[in-house]
Amino acid sequence: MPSSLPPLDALPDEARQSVRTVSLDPGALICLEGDRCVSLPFVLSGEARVYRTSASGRGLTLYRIAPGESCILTASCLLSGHPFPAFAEAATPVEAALLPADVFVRTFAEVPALREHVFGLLARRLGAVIELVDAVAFLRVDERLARYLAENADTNGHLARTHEALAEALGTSREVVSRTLKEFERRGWVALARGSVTIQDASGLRNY
Amino acid sequence: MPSSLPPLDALPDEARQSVRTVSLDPGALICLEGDRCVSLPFVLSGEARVYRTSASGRGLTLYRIAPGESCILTASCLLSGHPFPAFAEAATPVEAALLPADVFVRTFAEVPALREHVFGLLARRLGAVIELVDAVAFLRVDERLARYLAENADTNGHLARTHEALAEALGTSREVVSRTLKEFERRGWVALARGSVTIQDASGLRNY
DNA sequence: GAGACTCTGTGACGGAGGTCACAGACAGGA
DNA sequence: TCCTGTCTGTGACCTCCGTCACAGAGTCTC
Repeated sequence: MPSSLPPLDALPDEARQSVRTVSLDPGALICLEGDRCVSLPFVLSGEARVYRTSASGRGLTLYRIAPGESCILTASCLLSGHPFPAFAEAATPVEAALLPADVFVRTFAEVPALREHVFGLLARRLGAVIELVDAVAFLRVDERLARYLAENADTNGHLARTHEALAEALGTSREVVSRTLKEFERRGWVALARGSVTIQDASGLRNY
Repeated sequence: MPSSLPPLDALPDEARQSVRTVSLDPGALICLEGDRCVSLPFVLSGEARVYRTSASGRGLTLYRIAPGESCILTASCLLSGHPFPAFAEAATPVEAALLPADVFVRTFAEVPALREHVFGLLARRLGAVIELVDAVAFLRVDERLARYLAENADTNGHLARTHEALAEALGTSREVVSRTLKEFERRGWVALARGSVTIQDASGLRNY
């Protein structure tokens, strides 16, 4: 049980014994819309993506799950009995610890560290999703793309994503992303290459 | 202290003493964006509305707070220390019980009923806001308006709202609501009057 | 190098809906 | 009754962006 996560370490021994770890390849589906969740995943390494899809097949990322975090929608479903309202997939290779649903529900009330972990994450996600509503409702695609690049690039300004992947993140189409990025390139804000974007002028992008 | 709400009743006496009640007129602002919250409100009667606004002044309702519920964003802010990320106002005359911030933070860890109240509400709001993201991202305004009318009309199919108020709820403009309602009226789905909409053909509206 | 994919670039087109500018209907005082 | 403010209806216009249809460039494998 290589849990090594504070909320899991705080579990009583018997509960810790029930934790299993899994490895997922990029693109592997973790949860489908309508699923009954059977365990609460804690991401140990890699990153997972939770998204919705439209009737016409477009996707929109709700949030990403980083190492140390767990899927709060799953926790919410387990405690409320509702089915999972979105899709979750591995965005990179993912290692995750799985806490069985019944053990989670039983220990949730008893273990303060677990409760606080779930509660804190839930509050943060709510805030993030509210920001997302705001952006989708009030900002143009180019503004949202500029913001997305600025927030998701690494320290060198580099971001390894295809236009298709960026479109899925923003809930728009690939062509719109291609056009917009080309415009950003013309303005000298980014450099484009196959499968990646590199920010050249972060302030231009941010002040947009 | 006419609390009469389970989570408040469960508080230790000393904490219950600190609860005060307030009456608010419709339109009264409860929280502003960026506010530091000083107390956690529990709605006793009436309804409050939590919304965001765009740079151009359009509004978008995130959710409504019914009697027995409290403002979960406030709870989240109190526990995390973040400023309030939206606006809240009384949609009708509102009576609310106010639990001072310091008392809430202190008793939150100790009182299971309070914790469960907040947790359950937080989980439900997250689900509701995710549905909202989905609707804003993937549905047309007419579809969202049809859904809104069906979900918010009373048992007689009556809904007392101006077009302006409906536009604020959906995050669109008054003209668009007027045009769309007129089209619904032409199809025999609703009857329009100054300040109200009455559903005539609920199934037509729902199957849209 | 040939072929097969994947990824990107771009023009054309159309629909949804936001904005502006009014006009007229309704309601509540004074 | 008149006046004023609020609410609704509507046409014109324009922007954003989703979709379709390709073309061409990169990359990988055999």
